[in-house]
Amino acid sequence: MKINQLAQQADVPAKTIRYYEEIGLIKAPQRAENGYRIYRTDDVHRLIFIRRCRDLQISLEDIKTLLAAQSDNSAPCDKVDNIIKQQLKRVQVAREELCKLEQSLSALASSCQRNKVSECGILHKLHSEEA
Amino acid sequence: MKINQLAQQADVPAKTIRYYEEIGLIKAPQRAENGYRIYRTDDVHRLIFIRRCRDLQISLEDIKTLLAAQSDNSAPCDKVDNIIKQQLKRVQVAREELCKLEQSLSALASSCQRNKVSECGILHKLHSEEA
DNA sequence: AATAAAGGTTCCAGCAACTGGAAGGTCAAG
DNA sequence: CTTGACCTTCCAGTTGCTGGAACCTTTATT
Repeated sequence: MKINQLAQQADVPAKTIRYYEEIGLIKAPQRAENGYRIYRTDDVHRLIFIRRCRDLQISLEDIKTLLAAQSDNSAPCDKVDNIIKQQLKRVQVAREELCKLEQSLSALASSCQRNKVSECGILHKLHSEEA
Repeated sequence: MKINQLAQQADVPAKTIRYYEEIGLIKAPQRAENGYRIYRTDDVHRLIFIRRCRDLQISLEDIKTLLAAQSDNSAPCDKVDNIIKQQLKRVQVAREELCKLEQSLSALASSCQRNKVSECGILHKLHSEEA
């Protein structure tokens, strides 16, 4: 299978696949005589796994760890567990941050009644202490 | 006032101030004879404004627009209004995304009962269709 | 006065995770 | 036989900084 087929099946741009290879996230595949990369069905699964992790905004570094954990089947899964828990923490914190942001911004958005910048409540609030 | 004083008063690293100057977000200040940047009280206010906007995760591009709007006092504040509304939208979308992420991750986090990778529910779910 | 520490300056590199584009080789179809 | 799609490599750019080297100036201490 050539790179674009893999790309299509895993729903990951070909460019990104080459990038993943470059940074060592996936191993370099065999090459055809013309130099084209040749992939196996196995690679589709691995790449889909990676895409799912990326959908969950797990960093490439952490994905590397997850992949490594999988290649050693008898290893304890503390690492896997920790990564997911960490991610959950990160996402929770980020969501809380965004909630605060949302409040600030919606307060700002409702504060512009005039139509001249000099009288604009938004800019006034952004300049005042409490914004 | 020298750059580190400005940095302290506005709570923005000196390095970042130079960067803002470089990309044209703030204008180049006067220089002392020794080449040091000399800032005025005015600059403190502008920089605090910028920091507040960054706290709200408004992009430097948009902050540029907000600053430009302010320098033309008689301009209508549609632009300001639009930027804030856009930001609000962006933040709302991002928060919703994070809520979904949080659900997925917390489902994953609770799915590991065994202590071998080969039996790890987390990895199984990440490999299965629905993850 | 000599020297050390603190604070300036410039420029270059790197982070994450790609993405775009140039320049060129290969392959199937009309 | 040429057009167009697909492959290759390599280089550059994105966002918003941040770290560090190499160097100069000012201030404090011995």
